[in-house]
Amino acid sequence: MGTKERRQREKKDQRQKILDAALEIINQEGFAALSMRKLADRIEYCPAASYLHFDSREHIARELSAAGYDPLLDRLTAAASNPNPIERLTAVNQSYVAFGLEHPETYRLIFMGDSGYMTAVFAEKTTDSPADGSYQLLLDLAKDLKRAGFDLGRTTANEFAEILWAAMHGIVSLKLTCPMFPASPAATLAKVMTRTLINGLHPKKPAAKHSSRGTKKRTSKP
Amino acid sequence: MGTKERRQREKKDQRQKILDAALEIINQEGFAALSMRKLADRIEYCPAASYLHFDSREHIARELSAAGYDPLLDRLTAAASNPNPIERLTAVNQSYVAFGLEHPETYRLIFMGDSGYMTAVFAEKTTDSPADGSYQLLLDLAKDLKRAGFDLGRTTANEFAEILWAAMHGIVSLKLTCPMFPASPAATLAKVMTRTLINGLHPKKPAAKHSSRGTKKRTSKP
DNA sequence: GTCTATAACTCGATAGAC
DNA sequence: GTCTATCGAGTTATAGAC
Repeated sequence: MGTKERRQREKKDQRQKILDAALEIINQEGFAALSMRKLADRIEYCPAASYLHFDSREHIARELSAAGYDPLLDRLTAAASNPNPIERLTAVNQSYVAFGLEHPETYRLIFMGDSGYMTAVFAEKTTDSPADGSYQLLLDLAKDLKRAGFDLGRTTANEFAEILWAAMHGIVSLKLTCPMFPASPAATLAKVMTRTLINGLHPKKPAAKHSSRGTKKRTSKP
Repeated sequence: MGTKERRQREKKDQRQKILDAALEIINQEGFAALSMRKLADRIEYCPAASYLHFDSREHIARELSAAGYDPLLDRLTAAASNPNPIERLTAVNQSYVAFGLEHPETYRLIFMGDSGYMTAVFAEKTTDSPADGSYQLLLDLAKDLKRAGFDLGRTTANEFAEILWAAMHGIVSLKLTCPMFPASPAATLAKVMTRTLINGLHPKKPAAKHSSRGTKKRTSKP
């Protein structure tokens, strides 16, 4: 009596096959080139077959977009092992930029799409989503910097995490749109940007207050 | 014998009419909605009429994109009157972000388009183009900061101008793609970003000259 | 020279035969 | 469940009437 289960598994496989083929097309020819017909050709089914698994082309794109966050989070998480917040931030930023340049079509789909896939992802899932996970990673970094004695000044941890993301996104998206404008390599820009932003945070003053507590040495810094 | 001139003028008018209508459609419905049919409808001509003035839809988009740089440069120039480089940078950055949010479709067309309009604009014109003008404005700012006694450290003026652009572009493009992710308003992010980047530059030390050189304590900073 | 009509193609999505 | 046939609408581009 395993026919039902087999059918279900086959259906799931089929669905995944569609997603794989769609991602392949997108990576090879860009999102605009993704058509139901081309998709059908690639998986050797008729054009209508995909509609059995997805309501529309948009739904396929949406799912691919959501799935794209996972490898990004993996990449950032792998880079976030260093306990030193400065070094960790540098590594995370480099990884973010590298990911974007290595997977341009995925990045475009997620973060530069016209339709609000990103909006949907950030709105639907309140927590524990890879999208939110990546943000939390930055937020934790901001908080750790604060704990390590860096003064955010009037800037909140949330704001700092947001400008970090915006800054890296700016580098990646500018490079993807126009490879030649920012003449410097993306990795260089990421490094300079990170360094400058970190420099923008000042170690808390030795607190002339009641004690000399907090005479952080901070000899090695960026 | 002014017929020739009249015809020429009419042709130019027609061309401009097409561009105006195209920009209107883009601003109202987005770039994706710009079709030759819709364009023809709007100017009350047949779909093929536009091909007399432009080789293809792409060429229309390219021209609109190039034209979009002008108002941006105007806006930035207007904000760059303050001789104080810090205040000028703050004003320029705010203006850049404001422009992007006020003209989302123009901004998308120029800086977030799939096709390399931006590449074309930056490549074709070597100098004196509005695109280059905007960059020069930022570059001048970087140099003025240096002149005013701010230490760029290992960062070149070009790199600094580039990360400025990337940072502001990141804020605008992120906001345009997903209005809700960076929870903070764009203007706030621009302010925080600018402040932090400026903080990342330190006023040159009072120049202890050749005397105590070498005893770099580097107490304050990174 | 300028515009109309239309060709020749693509697309997403659906209805219905098998 | 799968595929054929097709709809309706979109696109660029050309051939030819005015």
